[in-house]
Amino acid sequence: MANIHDVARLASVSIKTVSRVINDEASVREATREKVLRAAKELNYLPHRGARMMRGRGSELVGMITGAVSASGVPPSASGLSAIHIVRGALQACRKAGKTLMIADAIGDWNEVGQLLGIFEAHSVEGVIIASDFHRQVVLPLPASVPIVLANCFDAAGTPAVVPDDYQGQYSATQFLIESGHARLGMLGLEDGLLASHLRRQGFFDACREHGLPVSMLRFQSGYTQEGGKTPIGFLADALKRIIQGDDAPTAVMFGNDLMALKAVPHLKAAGLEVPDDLSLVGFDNDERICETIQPALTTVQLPYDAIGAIAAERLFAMLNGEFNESSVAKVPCEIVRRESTCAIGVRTGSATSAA
Amino acid sequence: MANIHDVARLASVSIKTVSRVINDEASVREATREKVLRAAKELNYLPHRGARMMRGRGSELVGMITGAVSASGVPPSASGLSAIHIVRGALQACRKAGKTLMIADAIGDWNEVGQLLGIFEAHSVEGVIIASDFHRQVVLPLPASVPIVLANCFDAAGTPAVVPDDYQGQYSATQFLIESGHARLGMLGLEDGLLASHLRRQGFFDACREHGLPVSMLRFQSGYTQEGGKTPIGFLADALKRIIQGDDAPTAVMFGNDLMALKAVPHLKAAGLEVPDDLSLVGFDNDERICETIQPALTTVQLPYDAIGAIAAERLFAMLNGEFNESSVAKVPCEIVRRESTCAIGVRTGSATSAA
DNA sequence: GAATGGCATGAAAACGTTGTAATTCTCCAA
DNA sequence: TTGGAGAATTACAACGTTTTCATGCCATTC
Repeated sequence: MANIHDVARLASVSIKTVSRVINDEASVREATREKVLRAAKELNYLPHRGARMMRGRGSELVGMITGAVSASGVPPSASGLSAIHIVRGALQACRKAGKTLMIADAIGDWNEVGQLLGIFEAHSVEGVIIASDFHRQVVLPLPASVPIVLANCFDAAGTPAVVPDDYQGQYSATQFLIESGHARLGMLGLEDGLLASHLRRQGFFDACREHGLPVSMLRFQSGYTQEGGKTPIGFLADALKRIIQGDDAPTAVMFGNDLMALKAVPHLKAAGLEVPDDLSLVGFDNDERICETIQPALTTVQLPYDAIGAIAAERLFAMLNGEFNESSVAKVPCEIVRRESTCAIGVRTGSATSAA
Repeated sequence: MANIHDVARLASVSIKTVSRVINDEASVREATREKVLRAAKELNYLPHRGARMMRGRGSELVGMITGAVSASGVPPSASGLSAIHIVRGALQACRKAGKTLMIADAIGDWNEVGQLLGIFEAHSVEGVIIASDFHRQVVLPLPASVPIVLANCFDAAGTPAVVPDDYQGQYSATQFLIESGHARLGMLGLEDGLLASHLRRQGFFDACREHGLPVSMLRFQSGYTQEGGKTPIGFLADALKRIIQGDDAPTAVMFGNDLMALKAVPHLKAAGLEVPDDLSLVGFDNDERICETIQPALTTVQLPYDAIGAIAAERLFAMLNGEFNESSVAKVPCEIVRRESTCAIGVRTGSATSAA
């Protein structure tokens, strides 16, 4: 392949002038510019990335580490699905910015992160996005010598991070139900110990309080646990029963994820409850395959994984440009995806199809 | 970051000796070797890729293009899920081989592929893996100047490719059922037009014939279609009805994917059929969340996406080493994941839990 | 004991680019 | 005509590695 010297020779200029033209630097006469461009085109010249990297110029390369989940803290069932959306979002932002994404997977071992950072560094990446499979706090293997942005996780050291606003998501869902006339709400949350679990419960409670619903009327169950990867159907059934039985049974129930809602439906049917006429249902995650499978289709809260990936990348670029150096955590709001499993209180849909 | 000079200084040797040790060349005394390695480790030394590339060495970079789905041909519902597994498989193989993976997404536009190849090329990738979201034939934008391996797709030009063996997958599933004593089988396949659909039907029919089951006894329905992304429940219900009604109703039914099985279960229940005692069920895809949600848990056929990614990468490496240059299509077998939705004929499990 | 050869090591060049600083060119004002 | 300022251009060093070739050392051979 042709190199810069060949181009310079053909254009009868110095290599530096060629470099100037290629890099769009100032102080090149238009005639010279064209001469060089013509020569470059004729020789099919492409700057050698290796040589460029050596001079410390931007490599246009961004690294991304996925699957960095430490042993402590069980990932939710949707593990892996989040990663692909975060990657896609980042990919799109990279594309816009003319960057290329290098990717590596830590395969669940947080200790790998340090090594992967080294590899990326050797490739002269401009920065690295570290994505977690679920919302959590992490500890980085310090010190990193490249700019880092955390996606779907954050640390205590103030590394720039982008996370979903689980609190707001549940708050909004609750508010949506309350504004639809529901005054008795139930919630079957994720297992305790997860950060998302905590934040969402808080969002649920706060929304109730701030809308004048006494917390004593709430039915909140959590601790939905996975045992060895298997789903303990019995546990879910029991928790659900506690939520929906009694005189002042809720008119709407929210779930920790869509899958829980899917599993709950047969139990609700068995209890003689019509959705949404007797009971409105709200899921979490917006897993379309599941939401559309449930009859009637499940209203849910969407975790903004694509946006998290995109914003993390954009934030990294901003840092690289020195535009944005605050070490803060950006919270990306969750949106509510309305389908047919919710209705306003007092309104009978009459469209409930019992077949699922 | 430390460079080779730092290591040489710390180890009190010349940079050339360091280079020899790092590159595992001959003629280095063991004592010297260790001295250098210790110094390298202490300084956390990693050879600078740019500098290496400049000396003509391989870049250790592999490119991967995902989401390259042309407008013609609707992707199956599980779109995207395949990509992440293929990427993971490739990632793992790359890790083993000391390569780093660069990734780009064509966002459903096959025309993007040419441009992305150009970007990768500028980064001096050694080769590129092009992955499709589903099993299909493609046409590459020729000519590519880097070695290419296709994953989950293939072309007419004989580009090396790695695809799932849909035929064998369905054949094996059918054989498994027949060997369990089932003599009347039904199948609700994917929509017509998809390559996978065709291959699986062939596998189903062939297995039946070769095991002496008359094709006339078969109940095969296909054409399960998505309309604007929504699932036509009615269509599935009708097709299912055609399969399971009548005197010689099948004792086992296979589905085009796990989701179809999930949707079918309520209908089967409504028809008074117990799974697996009255009817064995086999899905496709091994989407664990869905398979474990169905009660009893769904036996299914697993598409070997991880293996496809890994084998595609390994094949690329082999090509780079000049070891393996046949332009052939490698078929990766599908495995059957046995759960509780299947049983041998004449055996009553008595464990059917009707709550799902 | 000197010549030979093989092994271990080192010095310096080379790769293709960009940064720095120096040089030349251009044009206008004195 | 001559400065002189600023734009355009150039020469050369530097980046971190590998490659080539040279050298020192030791054991073997004559």
